[in-house]
Amino acid sequence: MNKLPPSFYQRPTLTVARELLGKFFVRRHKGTRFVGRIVETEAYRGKLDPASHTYRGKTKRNEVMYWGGGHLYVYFTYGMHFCANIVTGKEGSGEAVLIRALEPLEGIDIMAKNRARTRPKRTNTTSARRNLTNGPAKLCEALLIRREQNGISLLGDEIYLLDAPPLHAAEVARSTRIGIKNGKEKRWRFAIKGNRWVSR
DNA sequence: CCACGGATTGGCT
DNA sequence: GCCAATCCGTGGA
Repeated sequence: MNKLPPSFYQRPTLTVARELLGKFFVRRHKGTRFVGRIVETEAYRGKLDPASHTYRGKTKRNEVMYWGGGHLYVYFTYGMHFCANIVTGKEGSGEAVLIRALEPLEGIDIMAKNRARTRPKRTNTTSARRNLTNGPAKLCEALLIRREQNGISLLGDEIYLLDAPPLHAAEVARSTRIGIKNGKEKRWRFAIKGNRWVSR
């Protein structure tokens, strides 16, 4: 399997959000390789999207969203959580896709350790795996994604995505986004239908 | 099962 | 000063 190329990311954000489903998210940290299959995403579309961090233009916080497709945008919220986004589109467009949930595949025991608050006694059961990466801040905690990873290139070796066969249209569920105040009506959330690791 | 509220920092109005 | 692209524990049905 190959790393996704810049041409994958540098396309319209809704297209990328939908096509990211099923791809493999890889995070390497000190000899551990974490792998998860992307099962839920949300598109944030810049100045035409009142829910987007870039709706009101460039700031120090959101500048990575303007760097163009193929970067990682990590933001801090609620005073304690990090969330990870895949920057999309051309340089200057200010768009990104939030990774909302992963199906954990590799590095599961360490993910469980990183998610110390839950502390499941067993990590090799599906029920124990379930709360590791089924939310945007949970997956960042499990995969050790924080401020330092903001702005890194997805063409490098620290965090990257591996290609996978495209899903059939019938396997994809489309709905409104979660947890936002503005732009609620826009159906810019994508998930793999019936997948157990989707946040809800 | 569902609804609700507290946690806790930093960005921006 | 207000409040957020969230999570978790609690309490009741």
